[in-house]
Amino acid sequence: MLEGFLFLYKMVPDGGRQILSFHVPGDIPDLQSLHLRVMDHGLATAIQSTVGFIPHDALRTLCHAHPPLADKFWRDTLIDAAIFREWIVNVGSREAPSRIAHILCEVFLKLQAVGLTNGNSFEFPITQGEIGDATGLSTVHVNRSIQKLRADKLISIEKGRCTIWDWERLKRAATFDPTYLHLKSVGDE
Amino acid sequence: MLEGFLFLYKMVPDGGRQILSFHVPGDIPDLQSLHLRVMDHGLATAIQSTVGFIPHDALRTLCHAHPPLADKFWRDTLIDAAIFREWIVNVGSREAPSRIAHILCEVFLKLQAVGLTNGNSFEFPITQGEIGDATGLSTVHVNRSIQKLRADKLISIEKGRCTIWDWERLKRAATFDPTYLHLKSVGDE
DNA sequence: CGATGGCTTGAAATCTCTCAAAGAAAGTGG
DNA sequence: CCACTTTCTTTGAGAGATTTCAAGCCATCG
Repeated sequence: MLEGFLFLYKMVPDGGRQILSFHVPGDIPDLQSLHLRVMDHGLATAIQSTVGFIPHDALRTLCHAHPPLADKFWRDTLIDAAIFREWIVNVGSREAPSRIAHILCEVFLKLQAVGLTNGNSFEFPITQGEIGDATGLSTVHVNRSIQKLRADKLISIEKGRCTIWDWERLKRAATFDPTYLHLKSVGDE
Repeated sequence: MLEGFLFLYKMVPDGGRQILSFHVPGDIPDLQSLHLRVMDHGLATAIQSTVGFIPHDALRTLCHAHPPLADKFWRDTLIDAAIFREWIVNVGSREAPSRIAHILCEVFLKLQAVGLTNGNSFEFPITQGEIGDATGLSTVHVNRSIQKLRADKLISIEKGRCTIWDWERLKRAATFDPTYLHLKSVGDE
């Protein structure tokens, strides 16, 4: 993925949609299906985005030829899995405002890691309905929870851009621990 | 993992515990941390279990020497990730009885795949409190939801054993689609 | 300018949780 | 094998969180 904003999702038979992860430039979300026959989820763009395609066969051949490179890609999929795990915690164990705050913390750090933040603000072109699909909340409740975060002077969201006014308190409100993002990976194997 | 019943979990600062996945004999849950420096979750036994240990270094060396084997292990971690994704859907988008039903469907198929079911019943040594931690529900509500599933003649749970009385209706109640388990993998690469 | 999609608000209905207590089952030590 | 302790299951009832329904507002786009 080169540019824009993507997300993975699954439809639920009852008509709902569950968003499973957000992706920013530098991510390779499709790696999750490299060794699986069928894709069990969908991948959508939140805004106009630019992506590159690498045929699975070519990538598998490349990995066979260069095992250390394979490890790097493998590691990438393991980090995605760690993020999925944290999302289980998010929708399973946090109350509404914390769930939203947690997602904002995560997206902020992911964007910061690729230099796409602007000080304490970043592009966040996600509608409240989509936040609801990501957090397992109704749009109405998302709206009220965001108002709460705004009233607490933690963040503001307007015109597809989110600004973080108090990072420390936002982290605390989200019970956010960045360990699961495994970001300090420069030089890691 | 050779014998017993394991689960992955994460503690939440507020004192709660979120269970992230259940594991049965044949699984290799620790593969998730093969290429990560720090383990961001815990692994616990639900009952007395037998496990084997393979040093990460040895496994990485083995994978470098045999890329097709590495693919198999990699695939295993991707399936775990697919299960994590389905769990996000479970806690995020299903109502209480469906969440529990969904977990029962999953465990049943995983056990069946390794020949550990007995007809339509299987060992399920998980307390209602643990089911609550896995589904993001309180113990009390788990209890009432199980009673509902029982009253509907879908399942029964007693003495650490679960019996499925109506698989089709249970699947429907859980909106369970086994695709994400990627079980028909015999011979798959 | 009308139409669309997203945001906001109010109020009632529903789900789920917490608290509190009692009954049932399982494990421990004598 | 029994008494005791602990853990697990079950029940009731009130409190709290979240959803649904319904409507109005606002910005954007053709």
